[in-house]
Amino acid sequence: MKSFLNKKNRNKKQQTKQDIIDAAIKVIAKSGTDTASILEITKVAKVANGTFYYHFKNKENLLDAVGETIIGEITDSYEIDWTSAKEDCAILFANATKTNLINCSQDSLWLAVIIDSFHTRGKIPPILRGYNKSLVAHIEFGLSKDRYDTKIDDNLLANMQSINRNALIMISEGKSVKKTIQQAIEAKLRILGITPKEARKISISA
Amino acid sequence: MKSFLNKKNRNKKQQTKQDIIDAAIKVIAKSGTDTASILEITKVAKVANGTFYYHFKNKENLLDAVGETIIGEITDSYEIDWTSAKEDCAILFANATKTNLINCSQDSLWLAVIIDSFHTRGKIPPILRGYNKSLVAHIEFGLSKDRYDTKIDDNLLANMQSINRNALIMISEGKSVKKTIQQAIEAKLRILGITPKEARKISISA
DNA sequence: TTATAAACTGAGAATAGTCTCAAAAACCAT
DNA sequence: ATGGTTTTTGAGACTATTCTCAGTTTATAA
Repeated sequence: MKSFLNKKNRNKKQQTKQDIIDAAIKVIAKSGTDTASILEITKVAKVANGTFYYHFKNKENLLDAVGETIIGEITDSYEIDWTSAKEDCAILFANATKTNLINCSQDSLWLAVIIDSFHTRGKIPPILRGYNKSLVAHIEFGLSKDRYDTKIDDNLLANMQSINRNALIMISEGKSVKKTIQQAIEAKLRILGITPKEARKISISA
Repeated sequence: MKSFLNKKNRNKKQQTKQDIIDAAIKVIAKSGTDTASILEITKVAKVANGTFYYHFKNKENLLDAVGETIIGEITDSYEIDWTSAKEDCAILFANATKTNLINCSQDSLWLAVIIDSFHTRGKIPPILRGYNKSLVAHIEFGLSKDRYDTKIDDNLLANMQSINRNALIMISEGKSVKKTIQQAIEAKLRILGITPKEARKISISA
C-alpha cells in the first residue's frame, strides 16, 4: 500500500509529538512524574486529549520518550575512554562531573525532571543506567592504578548518584553552581578514597 | 458541657486511630506514599471509609501521624550530648549511625516507609528534621576539635542523609546489614574529612 | 433502664484520571 | 477540485479516589 506520508506531513506529526513531550516536561517539572496527568499535559500542549493516544500508547510510553529526550542531551560528558587518557584519572573524573552537572543545570525545567527521575520505586531510572556503566569503568581504572581506595558495589554507585542528585537540588534551589559543583566533586573523590586535602585541591582546580 | 469520654472509651478511640495508622504503614510500604489510597487503608484497617474522616482531616494529616509514630521509635540514638562525651567523636558518631540504622531496619514495613519518606518534593520530611539538628551539633563539635575537615551546609547534610537512605535501601534489598552499615559509616566519615584508612578502621570496629 | 454523647457506618456526591472511538478536519498527489 | 489518507478532535465510557452526611451502633452516667 502506498504511503501518502511526505516530508512535510511527517514534520507536522513529529511536531505535535514533540509539543506533547515539551508540555510533559513542563508539567512533570511542576508536579512530578507521579501526579502529572495526561489531561493537563494535553492542555498545556494545546491538543485534544485523544491526540495524546494517537502518538503514545500510554503514560509510561510518554515518560520513556521524555527520558530519552533528556538523556540524549546530557550524556556526552561520560563518553571518555579512561584507559587511553594520559591525565590523572581523578582530575578527568572531576572534569567529567563538572561538565555533566553543568549540562544538567542548563535548563531549569530539565533540571526539575532529572531530579524527579532520581526517585523511583524499584527499577533504576533510564537516565542513570548509562551513567553507572561509565562510572564503573572509570573507578575500575582508578583502582587498577592504585589511585582510589574503595570497593565497587551498588552502595558506592548509589552514593555517587545521590551526591549528583543533591548537587542538582541545591542548584535548582538557587545555590551557587560553581560552589555546589566543587562540593560534589570533593565529596565524590573523598568517597573514592582520595585524601581530604587532595580532593579539595582537585575540586578547586576543576 | 460535660464530657462523657471515660478512659475505656478513649482507649477504644485511640485504638481505632492506631489501627488506621498501622494499616497506613502496611499500605505505604507496599505502594508508596503517593499511591496509597484511603480506601485501601481503611480496608486493611477493617473500618469503614467514613471512620477515617472521623479521625483524620485528610491524607496529609494521616501521613504526619505516620511520620510521628515512626520518629518516636528511631530517634533515641541521636540524643547524645557530644560536648560532654569523653570518647573520640568520630567513634561516637560511628556508633550512633550503627544504632540508628539497626533501629530503622528492625521492622521491614517501617524500613520501607522510612525509605519512601526520603523522597519528597519540597519540604523536608518530618522524619529527617530531628536527625539534622543532632547531626549539626555533632559535626560542629568535631570541627571545634579539629577532628573533621569540612563545611557544614545543606549539601553536606543532604549527602549524609543520602548515605543513610542508600544503606537502608541496600538492607531492604537483602544485603548484609553489618557490611552495609560499615560502608555507610565509612562513607560518612570520609566525607567529614577523616582519612580513608582511619575511616575504615573506625567503621570496622564500630 | 434510659438518655446522651461519642464512635462508627456505608451509600453516594463530587472530582479526577485513563483510554476508546466515530466523526471531523487537514493534507496532498493527481 | 477530488478522493483517499493521515491526523486531530472531544464526547463519553470506565475506573478510581476523596470526602460528606444522615443515620446507626455503642458505651456509660445517672
